[in-house]
Amino acid sequence: MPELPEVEVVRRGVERWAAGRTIASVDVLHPRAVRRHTAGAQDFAARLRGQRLGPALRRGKYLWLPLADEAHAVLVHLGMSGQLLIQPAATPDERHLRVRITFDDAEAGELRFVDQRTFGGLSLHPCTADGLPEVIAHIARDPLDPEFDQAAFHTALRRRRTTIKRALLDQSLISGVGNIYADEALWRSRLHYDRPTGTLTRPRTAELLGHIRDVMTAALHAGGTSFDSLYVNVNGESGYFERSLDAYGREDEPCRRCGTAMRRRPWMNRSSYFCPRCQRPPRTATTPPLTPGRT
DNA sequence: AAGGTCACCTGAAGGC
DNA sequence: TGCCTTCAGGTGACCT
Repeated sequence: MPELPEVEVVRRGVERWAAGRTIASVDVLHPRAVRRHTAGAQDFAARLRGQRLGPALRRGKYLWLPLADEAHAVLVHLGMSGQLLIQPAATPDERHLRVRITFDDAEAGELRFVDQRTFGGLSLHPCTADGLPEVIAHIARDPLDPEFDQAAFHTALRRRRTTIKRALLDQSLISGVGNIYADEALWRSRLHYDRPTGTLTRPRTAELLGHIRDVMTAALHAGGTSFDSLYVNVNGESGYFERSLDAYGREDEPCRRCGTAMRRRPWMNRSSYFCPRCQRPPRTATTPPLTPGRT
């Protein structure tokens, strides 16, 4: 569920409340929550005990807590419904509590991973020389990263034979963008989701990236987008960017630019929201006919 | 071999 | 009331 802005809100909260603290115990209540830790739940818990956490880092939708004393990090992905909460030990367990991490300064609260759908999870991994967990080395930098390579992104788009929204959701091309902010950025750019990436000019790519950065920055300042209680910050509070969405979830509502009724289309087992007037479909949605006589 | 589909989960909401 | 279907913010294994 959470995309870059929501994960960044969580990263900041975890950094404030958990960085610098030493782990006293790890309790895995659901094995699926640590399935990416291939050595298993016992190993995960045992290796974290006694470790001090460093400042939280993030790339795209992944966040990780480096261990202060060795080149490993606790990698966190929230999936569709994951939450990291800082709770007083006395707080009753949440219904979908999956992992509990306590610290030696217990009075400052414990770190809880709560996840209804169990698409998210925690795992411990070695890091590369630049501090990135090795298992996410294939993820591209995200658009808020100062080292994001805009020229390489444009080249990759031109080379790809796919459509623009698919490309935006491909974390190996650009990370951190999900269904909501893809639709928002495409609406701002007046681009249809089925536009072939090969047709984008360098200025159009630059404009699109500018809108992605703008909408994500604005969402971050609003504390993220919360449709329900499934996305909250580490203190359990919702973000309020939903009221600022221009496209996502606005089927049949007037386009904020031209007043035309917004549309929703089934797309890759989910939905795409767009304005049929501002975001015209590409002229040929289908493949152009082959030249006759060729094999 | 790049591109596209589907499975992985739980729960809420709406139709009948 | 309750059963059934559909849908949900993500990822990656597995097809072609």
